[in-house]
Amino acid sequence: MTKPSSRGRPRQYDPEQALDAALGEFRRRGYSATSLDHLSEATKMARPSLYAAFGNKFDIYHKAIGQYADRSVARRQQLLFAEPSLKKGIAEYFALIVETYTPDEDGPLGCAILSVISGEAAADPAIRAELASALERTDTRFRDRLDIARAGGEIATDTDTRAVADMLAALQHSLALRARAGTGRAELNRIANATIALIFKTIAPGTKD
Amino acid sequence: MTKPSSRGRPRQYDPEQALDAALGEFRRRGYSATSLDHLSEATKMARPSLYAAFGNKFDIYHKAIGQYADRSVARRQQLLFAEPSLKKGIAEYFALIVETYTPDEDGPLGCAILSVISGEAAADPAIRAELASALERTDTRFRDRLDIARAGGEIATDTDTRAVADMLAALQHSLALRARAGTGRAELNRIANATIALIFKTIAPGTKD
DNA sequence: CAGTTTTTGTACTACATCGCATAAAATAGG
DNA sequence: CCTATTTTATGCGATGTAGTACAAAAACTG
Repeated sequence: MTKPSSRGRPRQYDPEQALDAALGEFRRRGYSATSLDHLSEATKMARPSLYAAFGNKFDIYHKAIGQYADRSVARRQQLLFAEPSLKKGIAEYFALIVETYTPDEDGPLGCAILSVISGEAAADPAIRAELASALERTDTRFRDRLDIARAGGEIATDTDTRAVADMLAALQHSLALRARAGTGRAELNRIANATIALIFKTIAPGTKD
Repeated sequence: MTKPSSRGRPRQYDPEQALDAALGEFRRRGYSATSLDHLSEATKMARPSLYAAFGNKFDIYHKAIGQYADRSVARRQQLLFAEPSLKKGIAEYFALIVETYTPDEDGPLGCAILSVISGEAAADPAIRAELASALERTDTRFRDRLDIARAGGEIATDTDTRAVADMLAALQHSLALRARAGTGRAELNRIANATIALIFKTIAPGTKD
């Protein structure tokens, strides 16, 4: 697919750029509401080229969010684990989340996965699997980070890391939904910071309960 | 629309039942993926009858979730405010939420509003308004209930009710999304209970910080 | 330069979908 | 029994959509 075959007519499109454009359409219109004509126009590729390059609509979406995951998501994850302080790491993580979910002008975007395919998840098993997979990745990410913090004594030793991870995931899900509803960056940051503050009140290491 | 005109051919459908059937289609398929033919088949009404009775697709959806709000949502709200104990009220509220979001057999449903129109909210201002309105109703509901509890001394007087309300809303958003991804009733209840427990740890009246 | 390979662009088929026009059916009133 | 009124049922036209067939175009290879 992306093999740089030296023979034949050179492709006039950049696969990565095309997938970015496709993801933009999905984020703006939603999954079902995005037609192959929309994708064709956005990528400046004719429909046959789209099929040849990526496959059908689901394949395109799948590959687009795959690339999205390899970039934005991996960057967030790295941020979360690279920062030694859990509190700082989480704060930075969610600051980046809010930035990713709220564009400057193009209108409300939300999350390219959570906000886009929720509607179709019930009917289409492949899409549901995609959504479930994204949810599980987020859960695991938070839990792993919390386990590290607990092992390092940064949070209380009796912390239920799974429950706290669920709350952090819920915050992310809520931010995605609110961004989709048009809530602005300032308000999203307020919600994120207030929630994080409350959570850390609960898991502070000194607090005996 | 629902005026019982005594003249003319009697209608063979029950408007409430038809809207219920329509909402079922939307919940299963998502908004964009649901066509008027689907709705026509589910309601057993011919398309012209659908138009005459409810209007276009958005009107049908709007009226369907209006009826849904008048029933399920109002029932949840009543439950939350009728129960004197905040903790019990919230527990019962979310137990009902989980029950509503997870069907027995028909596959994952999620929330008729949050899970269904998130995808289309970015592109369609009317749908975005619908989503924003639903979010705000939930926020206000939780905040009002928390304010009552704070006034009654049930939770700490310095509680940031807005922040706690945001967390409860986030829990609801997260449950809707997870239900949509296929998470079962037991796991959703576990998440809800664990999160509620953590939140109440934070707002307990005795806790000095 | 001729042949091969890959991409591109046009066109086509088949079908879904929306919204409405129009006639038939079913009831109440006179 | 006839008329007015309202709902139902059939069907039409225009457009959107998915997926593919086919030939032209543009590069490399020998």
